[in-house]
Amino acid sequence: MDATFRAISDPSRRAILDLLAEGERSVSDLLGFFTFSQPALSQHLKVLRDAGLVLSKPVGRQRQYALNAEGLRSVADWVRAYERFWTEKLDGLGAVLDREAAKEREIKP
Amino acid sequence: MDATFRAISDPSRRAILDLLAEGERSVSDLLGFFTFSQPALSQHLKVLRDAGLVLSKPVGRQRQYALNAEGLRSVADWVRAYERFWTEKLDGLGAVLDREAAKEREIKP
DNA sequence: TTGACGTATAAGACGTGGCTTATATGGTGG
DNA sequence: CCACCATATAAGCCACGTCTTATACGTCAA
Repeated sequence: MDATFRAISDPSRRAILDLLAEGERSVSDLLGFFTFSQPALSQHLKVLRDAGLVLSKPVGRQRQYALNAEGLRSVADWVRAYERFWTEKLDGLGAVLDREAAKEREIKP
Repeated sequence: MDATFRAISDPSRRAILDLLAEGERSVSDLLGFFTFSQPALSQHLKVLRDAGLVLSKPVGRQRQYALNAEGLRSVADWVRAYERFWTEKLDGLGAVLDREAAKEREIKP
């Protein structure tokens, strides 16, 4: 989960995911959308691979990348806990909330 | 939007938001949940303030912090574009997708 | 008024992230 | 076979992020 949030913190990596949401692409294809260098792109792709957000496979001397949207469930699940605030009036800001959102008292990083 | 994604990339900051989702808290109250120093917490809170994810107000010599969940809409909106993949079979990975997700061809970081 | 409290800010240390150029490695086609 | 292509990896640089200790500043209570 941490790896996922870190992966999507970068705007270029979010853009890569957006592109792959339209369909598989090769590295050189993806490179056409950015101005940074090819190795920079490879590094971004590695972060996304390691976070489980993309899948890659060799196709000849190219490499195809595909989105693994399952990896984004943890993000959606986390942010879903905040949706209730958007449907209620914001004067509930100080209100004591549903126990579903209860967390452990001690958070150890 | 970038500031928001960067703010939530850190697990401690996500934990702060989770705590504030239950209700307003003072800085010293929040500090009780973490092992890092008070100035570290102040820095995290500043990141969250600057990203518009929390609101603060002085209450005597204390400072109350409250969640501003509106700031998380951009995250939810972004990840919502990926929900369609979870309801479909993953054999659609290579499929050409809805034009709603279309982006500009050139992405300038 | 003064000392204590609560918290923001300053400054420093150091690890990390994101970029670069260079190079290694595997695949292709003439 | 060899030159070219595509991309991953290596190594370096430097800005930034996150921590720390020290201190400044505003508020409170005796």
